[in-house]
This record gives sequence, structure tokens and C-alpha cells, in this order.
Amino acid sequence: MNLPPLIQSFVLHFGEMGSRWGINRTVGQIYALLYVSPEPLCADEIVEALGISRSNVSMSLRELQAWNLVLLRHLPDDRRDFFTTPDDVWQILRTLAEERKKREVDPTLSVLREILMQQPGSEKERYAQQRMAQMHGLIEQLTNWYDDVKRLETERLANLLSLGSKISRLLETKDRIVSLGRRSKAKASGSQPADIPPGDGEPDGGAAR
Amino acid sequence: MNLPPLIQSFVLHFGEMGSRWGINRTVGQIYALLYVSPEPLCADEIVEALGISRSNVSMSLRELQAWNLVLLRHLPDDRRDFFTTPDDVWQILRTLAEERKKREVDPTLSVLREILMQQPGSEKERYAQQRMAQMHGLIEQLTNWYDDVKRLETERLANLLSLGSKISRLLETKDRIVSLGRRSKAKASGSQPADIPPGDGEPDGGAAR
DNA sequence: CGATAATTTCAGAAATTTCTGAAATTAATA
DNA sequence: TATTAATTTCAGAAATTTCTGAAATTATCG
Repeated sequence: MNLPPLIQSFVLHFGEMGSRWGINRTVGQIYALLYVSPEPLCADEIVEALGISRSNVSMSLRELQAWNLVLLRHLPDDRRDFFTTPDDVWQILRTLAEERKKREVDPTLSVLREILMQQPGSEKERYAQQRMAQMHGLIEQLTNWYDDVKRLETERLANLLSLGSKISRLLETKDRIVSLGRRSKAKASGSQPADIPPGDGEPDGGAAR
Repeated sequence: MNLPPLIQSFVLHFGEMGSRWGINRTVGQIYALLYVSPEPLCADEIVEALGISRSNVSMSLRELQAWNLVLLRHLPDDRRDFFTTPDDVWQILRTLAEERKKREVDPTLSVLREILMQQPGSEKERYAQQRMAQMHGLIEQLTNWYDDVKRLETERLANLLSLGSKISRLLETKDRIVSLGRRSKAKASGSQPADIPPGDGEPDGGAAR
């Protein structure tokens, strides 16, 4: 590997983190390299920079494309493929979130749905199903939130982030005030999508530490 | 493996997903099993249920403890350890978020900080550093938001989720109205309702491109 | 203390993942 | 169509991770 020290640290770190992020070392390194390169790179430049085999680069670029994390570029009168990452880090974040959801969440959601359709054959199964319903409900709330928020343009999204929990406090206050003239316990906000499966009553009081 | 079919599907799925989630098959299976078990289980019961070696169970439980994902329980006059998961799925979510942040985000944040301290030795390094600064800024915004939001109690957190992006739209509207009497282009977050302190500065305008 | 039970450790076996080099494929050019 | 360049595929080598069984450790009890 032959890179300026500062860039090398970054590339090596991404390589090491790769496995924790569900990609492998080479994929991590290539991504890091493309991310900090001012110009798009072709496969052979990557081979050169990272000191790995041509075929490994090919497969890893393919993987990065499957993740939608790289862009393909072409130069006039040159038929090689050149690769970059999007410039906008917020765009990168969106892609990452989308792809991780697709790989790490959606399959579980669909397995849960399937299992929850079935008739429990015993008391143990009935209990298990109720636990799965709780998990399903939580995941659905999270993904609904995500589906809603992901459509925001960057500036609004950044605003939302910088507000953080402050909104919640605001809401509580508003709710408390509104409820003075209505009921006594506030239940904040409409949009509860209707298809949360039954059965997941209260999260058993036992908050367990 | 000898489990009711419905529970077996769930356990096997968690095993398969394990590698995508940064844990391994056994760890995933054990977690799933504990999660749907009404009573805490001891190591030998897990061995029995999943058909894996005692030592593997021991190591995997250790791993789950390192993740803070299981609770230790004891029965009177029995010196075996029994294991469960917390009842409250929101609590589980918090733990998961915290641990994944610790493993997947914090190390990168600290490497970025270190690299950004250094003096670039070339134009390429200067550019790379600027890219890393963008990444660092984004991660910092996200973790600040997370640090803020994670302290919310469950009910408020759920409220926040169910609101989703609506707040943002609300804010924009409010801002637009407020700005009528001030400047012409709304920059959101300029003025907040009474008890909302001024947020972190600008979201780093430099969205690249 | 010695006996027994529960658990952990760890070297190496087994399984899985990653990586390479050689061959095959694709596509542009003469 | 043959030639050359760019890229991909894939069998097996190399590296890494996971898992096991045997031995070691820890803790409790008589």
C-alpha cells in the first residue's frame, strides 16, 4: 500500500471497521479511498494504491455498487470505468440507512409477520408469539418514523436533528395545556398507522433495570 | 435442535441474521431463544434446546453479557446461572443503540478527530482532510441528536417517533411566518419558542456537490 | 480439606469468508 | 473478422471466525 500517511490511516481504519459494518476489509478500504479522492479512480489505480489483486477490486466494486455507495464515471476517449462516491455526505447517509434497513431490518420484519400469522400450538408458542408481536410493533414504529423522515430535504432533516428531544418537551407542554379542556391523560398525535398486530398490550411493567 | 416450530423459525432466523448484525449465529440463536422464553434459562437448557456445545454456550453468553443484552438471574437453592432478556423492548432498543454506537461509530469518530488534528503534507491530503471533516461533522450531528434523544422516557420517545417529519413542516411554516417580518429567506431555527435554547450552530452549509 | 457441580478457558478442528491468479467474457478498434 | 484492452468469473488457496472437547478453574458443600 502506497498512500500519503494521513490518507493511509483513514483507509486502514475503514478496512478494520469493515467487518463491524457488515462489509469486508477490502470493500471498506476501497470505499474510504474513493471517498477522499478528489478525482474518480479506475480499478487499476485502486489496485496500485491498496496493493491488492485486480479481481478483488473488481468484486469489491461490484459489492459497493450493490450498496449504491459508488458512482460510475467515464472520461472522453477512455473506456475504463472510473468510480467515485457522492459528494454530499447527507446523501451518503440516506443511502447507507436505506441499504442497512433493507439488509438488516426488512427480512426480520417479514419473518415476524409470517410467524405472527400462524396459530400457536402450545402455551409456550403463545407466549413467544406475544413477545414477537412486541418486537414487531417496535420495529414497525421505527420504520414508519424512518419512512417519514427520510423524505425530508437535507436542510429540514438537519433542523430536525438539531432540535432533538426539545420537540418532545414542547409537545408535552402543549398536550398538558390542551388536555386541560379535554381528557386527563394526553395521547399525543394522530398518524398511528392502523396495522399493528394485536396482542402486544403493555410492555409488561417489568422494565428490568 | 428441538423446539416448537414457531419458536424454531424465529431462532433460526436470528441465527442467520447474526452475521449481518455483527454477532454470530450462536449468539443470535441464544438471544432469540431467551427473548421468547417466559422463564430464564440456564446454560444446559440452552445446550439442550439448540443442540450446540456447552463451551459454545458459555462463550456466547459471555458475548451477550458484553453487549448488555442479557440479565443474570438466580433461583433459591440453585447455584446455576439463569439468563433472560429485559422485558421492555424499548429498553432493548436503547441498549442495542448504545452498544452499536460504541462499537461502530465511536472508534471512527475518534480516528477522524486524530487525523484532523494533523497538518496535511500535500494538496491531496488537504483535500482528504476536508472530506473527513465533512464526515466528522455529520457523525457529530447524528451523535449529538442521539445523545439528546436517548434520555427521553419511552412514552415521549414514542411520541417523537409518531410525529416523524411533521415537526419539521411545522417549524418551516412557523419560520416562514416569523420571517415575514424580518428577513426574506427563512433559515429555520433562528428563533425558537420560549423555552427552547439556541441549538448547535449552522449545519455546516458545505453540503458539497 | 476432599468431593462434587457449575462454569470457563483454550488449542486445534471445522466451517466460513476473503482473496488471488488464470481463464473466460465483453466490448471497442482496426 | 482478428486484435487488443478492460473487466468479470470462479476454483481453489489463504485467512479468519466459529465451534468443540478436554482440561483447568471456581465455588459450594459435607
